[in-house]
Amino acid sequence: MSEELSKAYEPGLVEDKWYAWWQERGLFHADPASPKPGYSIVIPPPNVTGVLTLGHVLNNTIQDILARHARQTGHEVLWLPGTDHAGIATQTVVERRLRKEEKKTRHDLGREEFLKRVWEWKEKHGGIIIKQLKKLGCSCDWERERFTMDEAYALKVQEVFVDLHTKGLIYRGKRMVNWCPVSLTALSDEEVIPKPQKGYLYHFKVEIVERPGTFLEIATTRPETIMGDTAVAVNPKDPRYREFIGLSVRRPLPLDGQAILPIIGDEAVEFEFGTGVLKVTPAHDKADYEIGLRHNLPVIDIMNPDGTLNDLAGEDFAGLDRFEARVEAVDKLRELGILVKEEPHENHVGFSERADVPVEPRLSEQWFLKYPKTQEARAAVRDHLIQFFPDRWEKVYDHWLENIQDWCISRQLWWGHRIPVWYPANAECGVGNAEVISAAGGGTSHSEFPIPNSEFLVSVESPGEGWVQDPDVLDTWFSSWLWAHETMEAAALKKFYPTSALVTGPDIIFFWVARMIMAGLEYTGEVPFRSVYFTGIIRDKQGRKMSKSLGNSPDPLDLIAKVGADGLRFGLLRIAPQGQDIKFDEQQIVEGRNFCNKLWNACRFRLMHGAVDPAADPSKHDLSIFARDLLAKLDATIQRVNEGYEAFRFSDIAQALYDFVWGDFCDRFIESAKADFDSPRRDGTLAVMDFTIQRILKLLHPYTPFITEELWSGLGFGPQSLMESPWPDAGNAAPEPRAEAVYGAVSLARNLRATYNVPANKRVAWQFTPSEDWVNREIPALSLFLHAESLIACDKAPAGSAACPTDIGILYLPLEGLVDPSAERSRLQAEVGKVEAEIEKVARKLSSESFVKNAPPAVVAEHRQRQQDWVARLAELQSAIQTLG
RNA sequence: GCACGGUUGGCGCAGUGGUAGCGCACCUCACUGACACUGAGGGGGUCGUAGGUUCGAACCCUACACCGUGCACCA
Repeated sequence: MSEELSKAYEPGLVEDKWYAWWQERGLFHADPASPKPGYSIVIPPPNVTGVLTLGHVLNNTIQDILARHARQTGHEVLWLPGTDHAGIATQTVVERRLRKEEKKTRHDLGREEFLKRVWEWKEKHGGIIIKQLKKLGCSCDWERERFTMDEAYALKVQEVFVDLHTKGLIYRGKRMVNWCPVSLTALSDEEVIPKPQKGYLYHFKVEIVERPGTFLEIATTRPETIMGDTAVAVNPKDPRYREFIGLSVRRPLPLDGQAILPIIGDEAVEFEFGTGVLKVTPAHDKADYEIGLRHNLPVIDIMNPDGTLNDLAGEDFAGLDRFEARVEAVDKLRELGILVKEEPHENHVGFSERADVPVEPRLSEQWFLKYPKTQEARAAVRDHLIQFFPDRWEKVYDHWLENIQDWCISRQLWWGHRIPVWYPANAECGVGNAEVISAAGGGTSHSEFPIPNSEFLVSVESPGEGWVQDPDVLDTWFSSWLWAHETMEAAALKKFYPTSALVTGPDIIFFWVARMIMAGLEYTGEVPFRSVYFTGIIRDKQGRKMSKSLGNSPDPLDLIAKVGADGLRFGLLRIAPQGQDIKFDEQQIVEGRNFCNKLWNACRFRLMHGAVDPAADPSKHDLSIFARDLLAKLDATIQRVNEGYEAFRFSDIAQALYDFVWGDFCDRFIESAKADFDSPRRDGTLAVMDFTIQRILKLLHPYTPFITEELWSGLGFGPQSLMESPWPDAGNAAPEPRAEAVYGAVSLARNLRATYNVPANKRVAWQFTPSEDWVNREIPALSLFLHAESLIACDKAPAGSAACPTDIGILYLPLEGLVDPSAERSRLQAEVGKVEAEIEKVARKLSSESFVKNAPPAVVAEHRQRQQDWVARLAELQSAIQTLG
């Protein structure tokens, strides 16, 4: 950098340079052999083919801040980066492309060829988000970048499957699962998002076979499943219906296959809902399936995996989509004359998180996990072995674990960790569950070959000839729940595990955080992290979530191009209070840039007054009141910042630094310093400036690493990187109330100027009656602050001037010819009004007997003081009015 | 339905019992020896509603309203 800094900070010119330099010097690398205490973070692995969002920016900036702060406070830091394979998302993207470009499905290619294509896609696009994180300045240890499909990691995933199976925690079972008819795979409960849907409650009647002329009225939201009904249920305690239990009704649909259904009694039926009569469809409803089990009902599966109806639904319905079939079914009921009414009705329907379509409850053969260490995991958080920030998430976490259900871990996908289970190649592929009547004729599983219900072997290695592997893969989260420990080799584990902090969004508290805790406890015997910081969600100005379809999510790289990575980081962090959602507005990012520019120019100003002394020591100088005040504020700021890190209050830290740099350092200290350059104070003032700038750069570095490194080097604090510089200690410099008094007086005087509309560029010959001796020494600074033509001491009020009483004396603004006394009088009178109101307020309190009696003495004394001050102020104002004549 | 969070000037927020604050926006003035990505000044709020506790409430308690989130098999 040249002697002269450019007039404005230009981030584009310096960011890449410093990032490369940090990497060359190996500053991001974590050494397990280091004697320093360890500090570690594992990145929440983004989707390998994803692109950076503002959410990632927030999340990763916080991690970078923690990592850089930890390095400066003397830790050996590991920030371990990587990506995950995002099974469904990635496979869907590649399939869509295949369909578009080659008009083929994955089945056309076959498994092996298809997976080759996915890997190609990953190689081509997989690096994007990593490059973006680098642009943002993330100080990850890139030598340790991991991917959930890395060979070693994948092996671990399979070994864990085998292990949990051996322990009896993983089992295969035919159960009702959440089926996504678009992705054609089972999902876990967590991947189902209930959404309120406006629909209808359809009422239709069925005749009781044994009592012609007597009808039962049934209410349903899903008439398209009537063809799968195998019973009608009422509550045995319901006096309206209990007499019918044991009789039967005729199922109206399909027309070509009307069946006689039993009327059964089951306590699960609510009296109040609908008509109190429930149609029971065991194949297509979780609750109905349970009823079916209790009453040994047949299960008729009328749907294909893609959500269309099959032959069992009858010829009128076969081939129709489930929602078309609903319309058709209602028409049929109407034609039969048994549709009673359609009642508008809102209910919650589970949607597939990925495909955003209603999931279909579906009976299918899947692999399930009984979670390990659930009670230990609850205890770890309850007893604060793991600390949540904000702590309110503890309750959410605990509630989930308390009601935890087994986890469906198999997915009917190709992209992912294949289930390490083997079947004899010649095994008979039975239906598996004899009472299921299924049109497909095969198993109710899904993939290109039905899962045999024969013996199987669980093993990572193939048992050899004659065995075929289970076609399905594991849920992506079944691999990422090992992320905290399986990404590290033994030496790293020893040094860096358990990790120090996890930074993530509350939306994956169940998906990932809770499961990682269980996996950590199961496989390392320890919690995987000490602290979990949950960020807020970034929303747009109207409070909506950022989403691609809404087009309301700005590209972080565009923002970086506009304001620099530092501007983006600082701007975003300043408005991100702990765990609260953030309403994003680009203006706030611009403020981040402005702040960087302010800092830049303050340093530029310093350089204009000669070389910086990196070893500057303020204690060797006789300092001005302003310099002493600044040092006290610096100590207080360091204190505030340290407290912020303790409590993970990142916006507080940003705000503290913003206030100090802009307000205390630039607006006040630098302005006062301008009076010192031609005085004996010069050396002391420069020393304080150098001392303070050095600390500002250190304190700001975690938030704005690029500009601070550039200035650190440019001002001559190097040659070592700022990253390696130790964190500053907070001293306990005493505050300097005299500086505060001067600033207060300046503010009052400027106010007075403005009141008289004295233009900002007009220099004024002020007069002044200082109240104390020391004030005389500060006349040059005061004069500068006031932009005065002159500032001359006087004993009494000069004629024709406006008086401005302050804590350091009375300032007089000459008004000759400028203003008529009546304007000044009315101004003062207005001021008197305000002061009298304050006096009245205090007096009212003090005259209250109960206040004086009950309030703590210190509070009462403080009120008395306040009253005195206001009364004195009133006297000054009144005397000013008199002087005016 | 249950739980959690939010409700403070136009906007975004801080403020957990003792004189309502900050940033932006707005209005006025100014290119004074770093910075117009700037400086100076100003106006603007009965702290969601209704009760209660207290000498004193934005803050504590109780309801309610609205917004957001999570959980919940009422078809």
